Amino acid sequence: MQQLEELVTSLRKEGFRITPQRIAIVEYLLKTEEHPSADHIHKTIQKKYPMVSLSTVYKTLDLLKEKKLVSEIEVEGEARFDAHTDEHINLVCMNCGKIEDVDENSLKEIQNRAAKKSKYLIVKSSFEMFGYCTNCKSKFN
Amino acid sequence: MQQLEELVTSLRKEGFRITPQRIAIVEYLLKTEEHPSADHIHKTIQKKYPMVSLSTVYKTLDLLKEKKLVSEIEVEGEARFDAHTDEHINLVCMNCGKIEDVDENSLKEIQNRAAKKSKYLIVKSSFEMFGYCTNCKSKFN
DNA sequence: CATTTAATTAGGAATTATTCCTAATAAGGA
DNA sequence: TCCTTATTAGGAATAATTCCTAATTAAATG
Ligand SMILES: [Mn+2]
Ligand SMILES: [Mn+2]
Ligand SMILES: [Zn+2]
Ligand SMILES: [Zn+2]
Repeated sequence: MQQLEELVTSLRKEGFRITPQRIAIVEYLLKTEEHPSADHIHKTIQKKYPMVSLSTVYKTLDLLKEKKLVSEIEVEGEARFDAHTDEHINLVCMNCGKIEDVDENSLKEIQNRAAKKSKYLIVKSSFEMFGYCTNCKSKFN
Repeated sequence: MQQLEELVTSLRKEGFRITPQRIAIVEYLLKTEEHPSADHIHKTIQKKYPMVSLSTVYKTLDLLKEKKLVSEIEVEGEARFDAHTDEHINLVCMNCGKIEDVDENSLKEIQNRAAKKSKYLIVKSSFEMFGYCTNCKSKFN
């Protein structure tokens, strides 16, 4: 996800209104690496902007997904959002829920092979690995 | 997932009871390739065994997951179940929901690299690609 | 700056997949 | 056949997400 300024400009150019709610959400997503849930985004930005509703968070996330500015992954029945939209692997800690990124440049190739083999038209992909992070793994062996 | 007979034997040996409900669910999962949801499993086996409740389907699926006889993937807020438990890629059609398997032997390597790079202890992984199947893709281009 | 209007928001209700609860049932051992 | 206890049915509870609508407000216009 790009810088806030360019992003605001490009949204405005497309006819979208720039509201404090949208700025707060985008600003937060730009700087965090924690792959927050909608609820977590809501709670976090409420500290600074108390007048943001959860349904606005959801609607803004829909917009950002459509503009391909964030990607969504589903973890244990909950959507988590990621401003890192390049193809990468998300490592999910099954204990604390922490998510870490790992870039992997062979994903594109695999995607091409799968498309060729299956004849599907592939649009996006989602690769998650589940396990225990460095903090948690000592408790599980 | 193995054959029904061995599976029943091994479950019984572990002290689990063999009920008609469990047999119906396992039998169905063994022969289908459609990655059904809990609800779909329920509706399907009800035709043959009308006295199976949805909560039993859920509980049986929990058991089978724990025994690693089925794996679970989440697609659009719904869990889908797969008796193919080797590492593979699931191709999900975003129009009709069909899911197809693609085996990919480089996944193990990638998993090892990710584990090494991140120091996570990796337990399982889930690789989905989303797009349009051969039936649906003509409608989307 | 004041006015206009259509996009956006807040907040609660509705929806839906899943989990939880508990009395009734039945698998399997004796 | 009887007994014990795991399992089931079925409905209630839960929780994430979507839907609905009146009120608000961004930003275009003059
Ligand atoms: Mn990520
Ligand atoms: Mn599969
Ligand atoms: Zn952790
Ligand atoms: Zn399709």
